[in-house]
Parts: sequence; C-alpha cells; structure tokens
Amino acid sequence: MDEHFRISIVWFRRDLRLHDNPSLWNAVQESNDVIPIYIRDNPNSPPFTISPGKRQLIEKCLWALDQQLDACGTRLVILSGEPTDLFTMIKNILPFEAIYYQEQVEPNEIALETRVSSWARDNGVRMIPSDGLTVHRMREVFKPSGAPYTVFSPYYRAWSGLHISQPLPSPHNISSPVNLAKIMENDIPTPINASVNEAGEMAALNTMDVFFEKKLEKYPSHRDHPGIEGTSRLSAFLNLGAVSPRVVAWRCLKEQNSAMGGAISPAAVFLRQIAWRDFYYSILRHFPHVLSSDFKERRNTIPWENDQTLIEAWRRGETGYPIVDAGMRQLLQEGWMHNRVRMITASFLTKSLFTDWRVGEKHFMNHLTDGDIACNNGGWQWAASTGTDAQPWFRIFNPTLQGEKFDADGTYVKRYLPELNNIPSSLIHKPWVIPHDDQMKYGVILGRTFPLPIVDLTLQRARYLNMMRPSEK
DNA sequence: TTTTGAGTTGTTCGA
DNA sequence: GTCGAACAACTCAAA
Repeated sequence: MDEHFRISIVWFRRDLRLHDNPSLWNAVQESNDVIPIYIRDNPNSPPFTISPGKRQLIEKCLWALDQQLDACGTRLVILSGEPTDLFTMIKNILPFEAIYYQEQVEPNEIALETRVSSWARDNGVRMIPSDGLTVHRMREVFKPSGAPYTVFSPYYRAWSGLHISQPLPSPHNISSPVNLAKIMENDIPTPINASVNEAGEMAALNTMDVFFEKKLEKYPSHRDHPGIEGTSRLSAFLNLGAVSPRVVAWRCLKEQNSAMGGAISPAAVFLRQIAWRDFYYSILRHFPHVLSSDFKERRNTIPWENDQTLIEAWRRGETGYPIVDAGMRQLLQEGWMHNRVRMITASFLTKSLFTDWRVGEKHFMNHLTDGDIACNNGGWQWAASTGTDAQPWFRIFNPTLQGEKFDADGTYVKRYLPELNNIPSSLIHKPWVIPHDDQMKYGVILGRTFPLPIVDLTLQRARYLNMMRPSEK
C-alpha cells in the first residue's frame, strides 16, 4: 500500500507550475498537509551565473506560483541558504516526514540531492524523487545494452516509440499545517505589475496555445528564418518548468493525430526539437564531463587562439558580418537569440575566430533568459564539432550565405542594426563590397558607422581546415 | 559475429 | 545557374 505522511514538503525546483507536477500531485495525494517551498540558488554554487533576464523571469514565476498556491489554500515559502540547514530549521517548527522533489541533471544539483538525501536519512525523513524535467524518464531511453545513447537519431527512434503518459491535472485544494511563510524569514516574491494570467505558468500555457494555434502549421519552414516570429518561444518557460515538457509533447501528439497524412507533420517536426532537449539532458546526466571538456577527444587538439580583441568584438556584435552582429546584439538587448543565429554566431566564434567554445557557452549563459546548461552546452559542442552527434569538423557556416539563405530581405539584420536600414537587400549581408560613393547614399560609412569585417573569412576557413585536417596530425 | 549504411541544421569547386 | 562530389571518422542498428 502507498505510504501516507502527516506533513510533507514539496521542494519546487525547475518545476514552477501546478499542472502536470508529479512532486506536487503525489505529495497532495499522499499527505495530510503539504508545505510548498522554494530555495534560491546559492550564487556561488551553479557553474554559470544566472542572467538578469532569467533572474527576472524566476521572480515572475515565483510570484505567479505563490498566487496560484494561494488560490489553492496555501502559500509558497521562499528561502535562501544551505538547503540542509533550512530543512533542519523547518523540521524544528513542523515535524515533516517527507520531501517530494523533481530530480535534476546538472552535476551541482545532483550533488545537492545527495547532500539533502543524506541529511534526510539522518533525520528520519523520506526523500521522494519524481520525474517531469523531461518528457521521458532518463532510464527509459537506453540502448538495448543498457548504455545511454550518444547519437541523436537512434536515441530519437527509441524515444519516439515510448508511450507518453497523460499529464497530471493541477490540484485544487492544498492543505497546509500553518502559514509557514509568516513564521519563517520568508523572502516574499517581488510583486509583479501584471495579472497572474500574464506571468508564470499561465503565461507559459498561453504562449504554448499561441504557438499551436497560430504558428505550428508553418513551423517547419518558418523556424529557420530569424526575421519571422515562427518559433515557439517556449524555451525559457521550459527551462524553469513553467510549462511541463510532457504537456507540450502531449499536445504535439494531439495535433499529429488530427493532421492530414503525407509528409512529416509540423507537430512531429516540433516534437523532434523537444526530443533534442531530452537528449541533451540525458547526455549531461550520463556524461557530466561535457561541462568542462570536449565530449569526444579529438584526434588533434583544437588550436584555440582566444584573441581577446576578436572575442570582445563578437560579444558586442561588432564583427562586420551583419547576421552575426544582429544576433549578438539581439542577445544583449533581449536575452534571447533565434536558434538559427545561435548556430551561425557559434560557428563564427569557434571556427572563424578560433575561440574555445567554452568562451561562447559562458557568454550565452550570462545573457540568455532561457539559458539551459544542458542544451547550451550541447549546442556549443555541436557547433565546435566536439560534441555528441557533432557536425563534421569541416562544416563551417558562412555568415554571408546563411544570411542570404535565411534572412534574404534583411528583415532580421535591419531590426538589430538600424544603421544598415537603407542598404538594398542584395547587399545587406555583404556591406563591405559597397563602393564609397554608395555608402554615402545608403547612409553608412564602413569602418565608422558599421565595422569592416574583423577577419577574412576565406582565409580563416582555409586556416581552420588546414589545421584540423586529420592527415596533418 | 561481421558487415553495411545512415547520420539536424554546410560550403566550395568544377563540370 | 544547377548539380554532384568531396570534405573524415565514428556510432549505432539492421541485415
């Protein structure tokens, strides 16, 4: 028979939602009283700093979560400090018997789980882990041999074959012993100048609805065009768990079933991206060394040059290559960059500027609101050709061609580089070819109002290929 | 057990 | 302009 507890803690982590939240749902089912708590990250503990945009979004989600818990009859307790100390303090006030929590994949989070579990064992408290971070449980997607996949395609085949279980509903009534938020040194969430429908999980679910209703049909063709608002914009919400990945996958299946036959449905194209997220979580869980070193040891060491002047130009968006600069400035302005442009800027930093991928990984984490340790690392290692299922080392993006292919009329570039507004689209991705007289006409002076290219791409490409060629080892 | 073919996102070159 | 080949090496799964 299931266990039953008098008082349980629900330890909210990256599951800032009521819907499809196994820890919350099970705690409510299996306990008389539930105390929902959130513990802020120790600023020194995560391997990356939390970007300002992400910090803000966390506050919004905490505020919204508290509002929604309030409607269920309880309040969120927000604390800062060492979790084991905090649990000790709480237990002195309320003798709770269990901690329900969502299992994480980052090494520092796993270390924390180990620490808390050991504390729990010593204090007679049950630790009850649950899934919900990914669509499918990590242990369900292994090779027949029992080893984790390291290549996406076979992973995806196995992943696709699994049944997606029906998402859990949100609890309506949550009974709490006392208002702990009033007793503890509670860190009240910053009030948000918005309604609860515009923050946290309601905002996440609305974003998801808009995507499925308005954008899904065109997603396969639009998703690669940064000038078009064609992607889901769910990444930051998924990262904090304001929306459940399983709910997103469930919705994809629903759309797929109602779609016409024929080619791969738009819902399947999108679902594949959700599978990439699961895949990179699995990689980080099973190969934590990816955070500090290459997933695969290359035959020849990559000769990173890490030229600080070039790196700074890349960070500021002043490389002279419009699509790279537009992307880097979008990142600084919005804390977000279109995925196609993430690939272009990453390829540029690593393969055209000879910079260690970790430099780019860190810069992205410093600025992305959706910064996700596993996905960001996977993406950077892929771009640098050091990762799992990496692209071939000789595949180097050409920002001019990429721009012409995916931002043909320059809509995206001009949005972030208004100084290029009057340049005709045939020249927008290679302004350096514009003769001096025409520069005046187009209102741009190269080297003054927009930089000249900081490197010669043809030359850098040849150098890179030459250095990396296996026969050169 | 061994072999074989396929594998997210590209570019350049020469016919 | 278009098209195919070349640019490696390795994992995985099916035959």
